Amino acid sequence: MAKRELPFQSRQEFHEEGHRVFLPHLSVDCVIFGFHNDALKVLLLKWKQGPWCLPGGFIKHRESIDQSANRILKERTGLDSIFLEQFYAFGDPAREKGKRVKGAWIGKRFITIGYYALVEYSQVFPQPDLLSSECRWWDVDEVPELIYDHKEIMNKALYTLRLSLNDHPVGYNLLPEKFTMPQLQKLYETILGEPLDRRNFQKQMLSLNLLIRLKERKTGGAHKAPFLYKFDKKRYSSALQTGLRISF
Amino acid sequence: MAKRELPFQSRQEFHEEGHRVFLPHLSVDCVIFGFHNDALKVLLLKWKQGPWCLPGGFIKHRESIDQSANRILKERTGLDSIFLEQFYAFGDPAREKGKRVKGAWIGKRFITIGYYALVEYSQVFPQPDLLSSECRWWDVDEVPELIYDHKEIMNKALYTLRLSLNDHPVGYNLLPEKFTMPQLQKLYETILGEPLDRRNFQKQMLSLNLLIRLKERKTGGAHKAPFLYKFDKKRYSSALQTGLRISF
DNA sequence: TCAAAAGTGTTTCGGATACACCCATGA
DNA sequence: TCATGGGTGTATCCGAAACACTTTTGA
Repeated sequence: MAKRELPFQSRQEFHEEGHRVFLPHLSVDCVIFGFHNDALKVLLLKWKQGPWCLPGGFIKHRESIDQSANRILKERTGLDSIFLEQFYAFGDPAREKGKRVKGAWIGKRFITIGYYALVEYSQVFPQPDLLSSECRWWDVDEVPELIYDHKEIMNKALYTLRLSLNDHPVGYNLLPEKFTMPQLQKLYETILGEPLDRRNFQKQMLSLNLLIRLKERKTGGAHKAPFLYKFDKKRYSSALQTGLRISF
Repeated sequence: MAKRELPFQSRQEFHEEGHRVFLPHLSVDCVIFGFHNDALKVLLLKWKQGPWCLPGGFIKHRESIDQSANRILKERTGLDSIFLEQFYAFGDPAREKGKRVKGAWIGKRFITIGYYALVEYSQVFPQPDLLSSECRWWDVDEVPELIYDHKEIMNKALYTLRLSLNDHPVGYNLLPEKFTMPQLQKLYETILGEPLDRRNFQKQMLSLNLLIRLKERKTGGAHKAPFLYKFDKKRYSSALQTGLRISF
C-alpha cells in the first residue's frame, strides 16, 4: 500500500509550506462508501488527538481535481480507478468553525470539493496518514460526530447517491465480482433506506440486462443456495454513461 | 442597475492586485438561462476585442460561493434572489487553454465553480462590465464559439437542468408571472429538446397542483384565447424542496 | 368560412405492485 | 421435519401514452 508522499519533514512544515505544493484555499474531501454485512459503510479518519473526519487532501498545482480525488482515494484505500464522482463544492466561509490549525497556508479559509466513491469493502486496507491515528469503516447509521461540516458533506453525498439510483446502476464497485441477487437487493435497500419486494426487485434487475447468471451457486450458507451473478461489464459501463430509468 | 464595483482603477491593477480582494485560483461562472420567443436563451458576455464567454467573477475573501454567484448574477442582470444552483466544479489545469492574461494573480490557473440560473427574460437588462464590450442573450442552439471550456460548462448546465426536470418544477423563474399552458409547454419542450403531447402535458401539469388558473385569458393573439395561469408560490416552493416525480 | 390554436375526455397499454407456491438446505 | 431463505409466475391496478372532437378567433 502506498504511503502518503508528503514532501515535508514535519507537520509544522507541512502546515506552513504546503503552498509550495498545493493550491491555496482549496481542498478535496472524499466520501468513500463500502458495503459489508448488509450495511452501507463509510470510511473515516481520526485526527491525532482530534475528531473524526472525511479523508481529504489538497490539489497539487498541476493536477486536475479528479486526479487529486483519485490520489487521495488511493492513499487511503490502496485502490485505483474505481467509481469516483464529484458532487458538490462547499464554500461557506464559516464552514471550518472551530478551526485551530495555524499557518500561512493551512490556517486560511478552505473551499472543499466533495467527491463520493464506491469501493469494494474487502479490497480495502484502510491507511491512516501522517496526521491521523486511525482509519476505519463506520456504518452510515452510526457515524460519530464529525469535524466542521463533514457530516453535512456526507449527507449530501448520500443524498446524491440515492438520487443517482434512478438513473444509474450501482453495484459494480460496491460488491465483489460474484454476488447473489439477495446481496444486490440488500445493497439497494440500504442505500434507499427502505425494504423492497424480493420478486419485483429481481425482475427489474434482470430486465436491465446488466447481469450474467453464473453456473455456480453460493454454497456454504444455510438454506437454499442462491445463484451467483456478475455484471456484464460492457453493458454496465454503457448504462452508466447513457443512463437508464429505474423506479423504486 | 448596479455597476460592477471594481475597487481598482485600471485593468492592469485589477489583474495584478485582485488577490487583495478575491481568493486566488478560484472563479465562479454562471450559465444564465432565459426564455423568450419560444426559445431557451443564455446570457453571454463579450470581452473587449476577444471571444464570447460566460458571465463570471471571483470569490471575495469573506464571501460564500453562493453569495459570489448571486453577486455576479446581480451585476449582469440586475436581478436578485432568483433561482441559482451550483452544478459542478471544473478543474482541469489545462482548461484555460490559450490564456493570455498575465499577472501575479489573474495569470494563474483557475478552478471555476459553475452555477446555473433561471431568470425571467423580460426583467433582465444585460450589463457589460468594465472588461467587456457587450452582454446579450443567445439562443442556446446558436451560441458562438466560447472561450476556454465555457461551451462544456454550458452543456453540463443544460444537461443538469434537463435531469432536474424529472424531480423539480420549472417555470417560476423563467416565465412571466402570468403565462399560458402552451407557453409552459414550449418551455419544457425547448429544455428537453423534444415535442410533447399537448393534452397529456396539461393533465400532468394540472395534476401537480402547482398552477392556479386565472379568470382572464390571454387576448390579442390570433385564434382561441388561452387561459392564463400563475404558480401557487407556496406549493411551488415546497415542491422545489421536497422534490416530485414527473416523467417525460 | 376556414385555418390554426386551444380546451376537454376516453381508450389503451405497459410497467409496477401485490401476492402464493414450490424448492433446497442445515439445524 | 421444519424453519428459513431462495427461485419463479400470475393477477391487478394505476399512470402514461395515444388519440378525436368541439370551440374560439382573426384573417
